Amino acid sequence: MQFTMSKTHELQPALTNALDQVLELVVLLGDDMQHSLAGHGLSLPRAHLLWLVHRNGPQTQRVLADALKVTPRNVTSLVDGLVDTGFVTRERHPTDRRATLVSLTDHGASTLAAMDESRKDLAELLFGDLSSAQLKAFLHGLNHVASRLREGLQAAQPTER
Amino acid sequence: MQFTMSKTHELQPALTNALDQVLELVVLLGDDMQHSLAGHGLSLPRAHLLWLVHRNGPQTQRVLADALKVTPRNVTSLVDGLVDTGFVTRERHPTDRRATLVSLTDHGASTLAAMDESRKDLAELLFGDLSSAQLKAFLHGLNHVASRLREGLQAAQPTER
DNA sequence: TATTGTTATACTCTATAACTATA
DNA sequence: TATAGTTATAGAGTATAACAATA
Repeated sequence: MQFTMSKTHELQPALTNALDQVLELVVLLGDDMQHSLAGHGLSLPRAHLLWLVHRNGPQTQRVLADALKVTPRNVTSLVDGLVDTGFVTRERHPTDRRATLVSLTDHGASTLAAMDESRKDLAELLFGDLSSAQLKAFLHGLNHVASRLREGLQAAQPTER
Repeated sequence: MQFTMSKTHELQPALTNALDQVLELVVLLGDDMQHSLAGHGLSLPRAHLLWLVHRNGPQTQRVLADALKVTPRNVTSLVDGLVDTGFVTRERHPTDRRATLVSLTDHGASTLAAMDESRKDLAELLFGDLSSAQLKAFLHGLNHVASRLREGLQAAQPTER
């Protein structure tokens, strides 16, 4: 039987190495997304907004600002860009004349459909030839890490509102 | 015995769901890094440059531009900001009078040391209570995904130079 | 001639503050 | 009085193009 030592110190190099590998994946995925979106004429912030309109239907800029956690002024700029490039339109709100509803154009909808196909292809490429058991083990680790991270962020940013 | 169906279609929802979980982790880690860096008065681009100087020692802006894959003009801006906030200095190149060497200040070095400690703490938080087998399985999946992603990016960006 | 880093200019994303129109 | 979205202004990060000093 071997004597015990605090795992904290003993295995630290393996843990920081694991973190480095996760961070490398973050960089790779970021590059991939940016490259893929650029092919559609979109940036990450604009795609994020577009995706919200896709998921939740026509909605006001105020709602989008809250969901994106940016200022209303920022949403004005993003929507301006998406209108100029033909992805969305501003429509009158049926009851509130202060508000505008951001809606998808046909081009916006078809772009999102194409992006959804790309997402499926990417998932197939990344996970397609992992065995069911391997995938399950990977997702277990992933969920563990994500949970811990959420706790850490929550602790750092006390009681948001 | 059940009849077989193409895994591609049968398990697609599980795969895209896995991708979504990875993407969520990317977002969480990005938020965590940005928050942590802000506490030191740094942004992601500036921290990246700082880390290169930490790892490779004093180096020219040209070398930094290549490593960061941004334009030399951009490096001028980043270094300006890091000089103003006291993380680095511009020194004369010993033999090439066109070039400047970017070097860490004491403040820059001590900040990097603190960030390194934070990185260890984060690794401990994220992976510390995974069993050795769980960690191994997670890293296996991670490496698999990263490899596939590198292949995909390489295919998308043909023969860089 | 080629290279290093800069000035000049511009675009995107982000923020705050003040303002208009409406609720 | 409060809310939705805008104009006005500013700063960081990114890019190209033209230029100065040096190799």
